[in-house]
Amino acid sequence: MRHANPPARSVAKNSHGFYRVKNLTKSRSEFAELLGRTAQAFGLTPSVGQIYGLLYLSAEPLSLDEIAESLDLSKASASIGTRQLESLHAVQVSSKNDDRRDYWEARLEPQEVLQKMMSTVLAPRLANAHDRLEGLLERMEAEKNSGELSSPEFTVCQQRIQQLITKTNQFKTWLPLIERFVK
Amino acid sequence: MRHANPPARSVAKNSHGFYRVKNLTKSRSEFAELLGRTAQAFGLTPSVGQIYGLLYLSAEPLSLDEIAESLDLSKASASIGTRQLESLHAVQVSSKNDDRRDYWEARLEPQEVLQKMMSTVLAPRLANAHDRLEGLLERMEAEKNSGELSSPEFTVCQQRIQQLITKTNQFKTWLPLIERFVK
DNA sequence: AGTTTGGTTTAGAAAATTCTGAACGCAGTT
DNA sequence: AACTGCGTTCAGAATTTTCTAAACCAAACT
Repeated sequence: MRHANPPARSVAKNSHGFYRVKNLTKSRSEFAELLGRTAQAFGLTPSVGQIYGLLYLSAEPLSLDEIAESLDLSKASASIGTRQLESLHAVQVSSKNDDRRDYWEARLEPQEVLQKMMSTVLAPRLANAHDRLEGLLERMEAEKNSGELSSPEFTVCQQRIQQLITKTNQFKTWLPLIERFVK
Repeated sequence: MRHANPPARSVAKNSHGFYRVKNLTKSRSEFAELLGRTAQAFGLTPSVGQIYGLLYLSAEPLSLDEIAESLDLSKASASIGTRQLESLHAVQVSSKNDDRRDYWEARLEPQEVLQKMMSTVLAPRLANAHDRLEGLLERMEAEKNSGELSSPEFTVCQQRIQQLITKTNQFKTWLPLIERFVK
């Protein structure tokens, strides 16, 4: 764990030598950390998950500075994290009158976040994998012809890669169904 | 990239100063690397994916040394990797007469590997998350009573965590269905 | 025009992860 | 009983990932 789990309303010294108050209760920061680890399981960074966790349990939209301070993150991380969450449709930004700051709040439907991730992350990867497999198949044929790859070995490779391509195609057709399921 | 992508049938100097031949064609080691990155997306290490990729395109079962040499991995990594793949039912081990070595081969049904991962990795995590959320809810109530958390804020937190618990429960019931889908 | 305030970018620091060499244990062999 | 060959373990090295500080840009205000 990079940041020690701070006690509720703890006071900590930041890198400028000033003391500051983080007004998160223990259980709220625990929740943020839980989401941090969950995010990692989805290939996101912990801080992104923590930010979503913080906003998810916040009654009011929060500014970038509030996010950074509450989670003991740099403003840079908070900025990058919120933008990434925005691109995943997991949070939205708004503004108040006479206040130039951005205020962030969580979208409360995690299913839609998941769905968005499926279509924006998983689907393109699948397509990419498919293309690479096709390309591989061609180059393998060339290797067979040049004698680098023996004919029986080529047969095995070809067959198995072909099977894999078929499977990814199947999965591609199932994806929208699964998305609907999750929703 | 940790290991430079070796040209087919290249000769490389290993750490003992000996020269050795890696008899993987370029496209086969590319396939292994592709699976290495795919494995990472599933929370496994690259080497585990590479090993599976190597075995998946191998006509014959391979020994630990052959795996290590082909992928330019240490024997230690090969050992750990194969055992992990075995626990995921992704590979199986066999032995030959008059040969004490283990020989490894891929199971050719990636769907079953996925299914296994769902039940052995995803399901327990879900259960764990569920328990932690329940615990959190209790501790939050305590925080409300001690005045650390204001009553309106508690209401928001309670409501949203409860929603999340409901969602994870739903997902738990869908999981077997999705598993069947993938299969 | 200069200053302040808020968000973004980026080089490199810090931390976490992954891999390796060397040592070990165990079987079968000499 | 020493030796050899194989798989495993584990401390710490190498690498990758994640985060931060500092510089920067842009808009609003003086």
